[in-house]
Amino acid sequence: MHESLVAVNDSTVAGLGRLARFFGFSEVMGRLYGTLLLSPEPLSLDDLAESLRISKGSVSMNMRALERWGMAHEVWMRGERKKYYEAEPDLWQVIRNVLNGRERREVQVALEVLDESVEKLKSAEDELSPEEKELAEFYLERMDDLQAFFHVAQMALETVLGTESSLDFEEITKIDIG
Amino acid sequence: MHESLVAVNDSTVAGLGRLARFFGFSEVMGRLYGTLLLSPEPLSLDDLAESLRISKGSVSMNMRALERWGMAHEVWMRGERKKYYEAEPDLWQVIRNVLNGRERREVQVALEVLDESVEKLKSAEDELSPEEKELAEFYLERMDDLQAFFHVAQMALETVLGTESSLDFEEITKIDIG
DNA sequence: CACTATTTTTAGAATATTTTGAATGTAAGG
DNA sequence: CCTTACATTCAAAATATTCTAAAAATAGTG
Repeated sequence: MHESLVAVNDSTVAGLGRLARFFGFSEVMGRLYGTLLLSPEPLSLDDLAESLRISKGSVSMNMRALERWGMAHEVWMRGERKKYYEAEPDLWQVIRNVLNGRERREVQVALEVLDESVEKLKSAEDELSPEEKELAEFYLERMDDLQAFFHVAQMALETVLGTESSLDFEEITKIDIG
Repeated sequence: MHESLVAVNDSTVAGLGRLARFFGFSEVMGRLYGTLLLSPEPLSLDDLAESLRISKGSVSMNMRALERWGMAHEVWMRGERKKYYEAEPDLWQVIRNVLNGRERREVQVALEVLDESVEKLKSAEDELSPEEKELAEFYLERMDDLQAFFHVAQMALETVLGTESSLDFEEITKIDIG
């Protein structure tokens, strides 16, 4: 294979490995995704293990994770016993899968915890000493800031998630962070 | 201290620890930030070590990291030898610091690498066999997708970074991901 | 300038994560 | 069914990360 093709493959696989790490996935997941993305044909577990020089066990586990996140899909090859995979090529679909399955829940939980905290502070007010009351006031201000923050994050998320494969950035840029 | 205040402090510190992890920082950084955020007074390294039950060495290192990221600031206390810190309370300022110092560079590098890849593939065209040529075509399509993706990411970043402390979400929602 | 309170660095210990290869499980083909 | 070609699981080993406590460095004070 020509040097240029190898070089481009290498840097792309490495770059997607970095990106995966950045998004809190294992580097191997990103590299598997990259390998599949640059393959015109679906690849088997053995193909992938050979290409990335890692054990088949690792490939199996990481491919299953990729599948769960909708980053890769199994492909049936006629007359073949092996499992074959191909990458989900729509990067925005991938992003939406991840945001929907992970960030959304995180933000949801954060907002719930903040609500509870505010509730707790308000209903305990009577039992507090003057100093404690002052601190509770301070806490409430900070809870407010955090709530505002997560609220904007939630709006941004819902906006991205609410778009079809072709997200119009006009939608995103209308959230008031103030 | 009243149970409710302790509970709110605990869950907030834990939550910000989670958030820090999510953003690729150490959990301790997030917990330090949370502790400072919920303290009306600046805290010393010893205060923080005691509050989080971790070694002073760890506090020192992590606080320096927080400072580098503009998530906390040193505060001079008259008549005190110790260093005191307080949290940067503007979460959007924190986000901008991080995006500006990290994501921005990442996206920049990614786009440069992609440019190089496209260049490499185009200039190697003459030397390629017919099969290789076909693969190069395929690679170019994928590079295109990746470029489009990072380009949108770049626009979104620049939009957030270009806002003052009060980001108008209208700005964000105008980027065309198509 | 030496003393002391404090922070920073660091090397090693403790912990957590990832990787691997062998054992086990599963299903297609005969 | 039995065999075989594969995929998956798992426990041990390798690696990476984080934490600590003690040593080194720094800076404020008399």
